[in-house]
Amino acid sequence: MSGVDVLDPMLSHLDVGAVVGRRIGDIRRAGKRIIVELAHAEDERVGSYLVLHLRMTGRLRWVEAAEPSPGRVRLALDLDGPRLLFIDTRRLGTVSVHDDPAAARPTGVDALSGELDAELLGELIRGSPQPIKPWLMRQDRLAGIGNIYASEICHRAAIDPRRPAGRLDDARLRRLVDSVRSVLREAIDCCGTTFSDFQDSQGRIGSYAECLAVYGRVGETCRRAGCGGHVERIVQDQRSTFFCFRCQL
DNA sequence: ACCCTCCTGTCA
DNA sequence: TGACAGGAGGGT
Repeated sequence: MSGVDVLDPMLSHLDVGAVVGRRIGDIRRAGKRIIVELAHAEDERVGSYLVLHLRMTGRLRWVEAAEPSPGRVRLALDLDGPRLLFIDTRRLGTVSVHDDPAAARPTGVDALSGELDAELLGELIRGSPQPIKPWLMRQDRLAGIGNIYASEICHRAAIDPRRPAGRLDDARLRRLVDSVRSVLREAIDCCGTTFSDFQDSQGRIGSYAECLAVYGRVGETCRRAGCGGHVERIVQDQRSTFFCFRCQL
């Protein structure tokens, strides 16, 4: 990393010295976090971790170094040639540096982890009286699912989002694991869900909005074959939940 | 479970 | 002008 511009005073806590001059190693995702591994030039074995969280409106964008920056750039990382911009209208996104890899990662099991099966999900969920939809958004238990996909997953699994998480039977548990995987997989293949802000680092718009079965579709006929119900909106933990009363039980 | 905060933009 | 928005952290 040849240079770092902290353009937003909200990010002034960032230790630029821990970042500049470091060689970039792996870049990976864990839950909703983007983790950039930084090696020290003097000792490649010692590293630190730059952690980005896009929250609601954050996005990354590759640009040529000479290109004028678009608005709302909060942070610019200069590589040797290209620049990586962190753009974020609502400024709720976060950037931090950690020495400890464990501290860089979310505590919950990644929702797309190969380890996640009905048995593990059952263990994570056991005893929780919390309704399943808000439970799915608990990053400390299962990392990576947000408000859109939590509703979509419950619909695909035909589970009432209000049902207590700890009391799902085996059939529901299996449908839930399958739905977690397939909804997230498809959404990633579609480059995410763009309502207004989101673009990937190449500037591509997500197309999963067209695939949404319930999210934001109040009053529409349920898309499940033969159901005929209608999508309703309720509020759980101050967040909108969309579901079909007819087929989600 | 509820309430609030952070921040900015859009829409009714 | 107020409600709401993809998130998360805090307090009660």
